[in-house]
Amino acid sequence: MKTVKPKESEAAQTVDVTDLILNDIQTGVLAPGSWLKQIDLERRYGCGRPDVRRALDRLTQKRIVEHVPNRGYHVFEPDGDRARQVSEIRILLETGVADRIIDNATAGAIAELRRLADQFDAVILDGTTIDLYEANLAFHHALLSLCGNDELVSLVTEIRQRTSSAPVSQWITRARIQQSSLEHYEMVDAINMKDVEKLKSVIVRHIRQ
Amino acid sequence: MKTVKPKESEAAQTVDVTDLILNDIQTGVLAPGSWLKQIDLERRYGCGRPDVRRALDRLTQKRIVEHVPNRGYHVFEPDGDRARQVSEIRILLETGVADRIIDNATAGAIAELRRLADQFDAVILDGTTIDLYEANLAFHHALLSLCGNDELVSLVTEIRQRTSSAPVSQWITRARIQQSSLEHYEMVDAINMKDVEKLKSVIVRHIRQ
DNA sequence: GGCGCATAAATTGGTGCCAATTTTGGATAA
DNA sequence: TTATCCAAAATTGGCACCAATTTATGCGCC
Repeated sequence: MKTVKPKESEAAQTVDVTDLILNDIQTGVLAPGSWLKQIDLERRYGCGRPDVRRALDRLTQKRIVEHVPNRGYHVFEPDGDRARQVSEIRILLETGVADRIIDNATAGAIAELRRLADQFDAVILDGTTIDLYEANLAFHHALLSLCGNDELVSLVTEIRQRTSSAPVSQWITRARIQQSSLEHYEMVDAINMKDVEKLKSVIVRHIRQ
Repeated sequence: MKTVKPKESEAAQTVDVTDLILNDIQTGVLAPGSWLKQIDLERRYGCGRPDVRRALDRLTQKRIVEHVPNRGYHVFEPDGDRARQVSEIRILLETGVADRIIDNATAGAIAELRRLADQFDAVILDGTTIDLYEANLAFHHALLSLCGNDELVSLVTEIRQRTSSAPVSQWITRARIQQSSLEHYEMVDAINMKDVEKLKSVIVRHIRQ
């Protein structure tokens, strides 16, 4: 293992170690099932022991890693049932605020959504898996933010992190990715036409994949 | 401040310090806005410094306390807007699974719910605020568990903790408590009659208070 | 008498060290 | 050759100490 950010070893740590580890888990760098040794993380992210412990504890609380006393922490194996349950939760929440999203969508907001949809579409061709992941996140975050319920937005953001630990296994085919992109545009169109039911159905399709 | 559980100072710590602090916050023992000094918590709960730090960090993640660098941790002030947003989330989730609750409700499950509703009703007369809080939690947990989505149950349990930090301010009047109890029975009846819409409307009323 | 400043107390937050437990490696015996 | 047991290395997890920052106290000055 090599240090990820050697240049920032001295700089003021503006970004939490937790997010760094989380990112590496979700991009597959730290494989599901693998053990996270404190020494390794310490060296890899150039931080102290307490930082590593705090990060591992936080990830345990988020149920992204599992803690076995006196053994250590290891990345959770992807659980199909759990992923489906989280999807159901997302469907309930996101379709539940579909009407409010449409109500609050100004022309500017719609334009911004279309821009983000374009951005996602652009990185399909030349972009890493991480780029795709981030662009997708950005679109959905902007979409959901229109509902006006900040708590709901942060909640969905949080539970999304719980299951997409293996994006590779989810987005295996390029066809699926392009389908996702199309659905993004469908959502924007539905909002533009103020068609609540249409928006809901697209959201359900999109989350269920 | 005195030690809460002196008898268990030597025993194997089966319950997390985090839950102890959380309980004291939600029952109003640790008032909103008050500063949580590490040395006090350490003595009060009879645990070491690392335990206190972990607990405070976890509560910060749950956004129940706020952390000010180099100043300490203090209990979040109750936020009306946020409470309303969390209520909206609960409404979306709990009404969203109302049909599944009814589908999965066996005769035994209904009997159990009625027993828990009775229990809540019983502690209205002779019971502390904590007893009420716990009985209410037990009923709603049992009710929600019928939906079959464990993730959703734990999620709702989690977000409930975020806002009910001042139960005193919520359940000021005894009339309101008795109204809650009545609504519990209404829910059980609606489940018994397999009336989804009735159940949904009661849930909405119950959460919105 | 009230305000400002310097000093002292208190609290947080980090670092390092050491005990407890587990895993690994190897030697011995069946 | 394979299974078992013992010892050594490695890892986790807690404890105690110390630096940095903030808050309280008291003195002097206006």
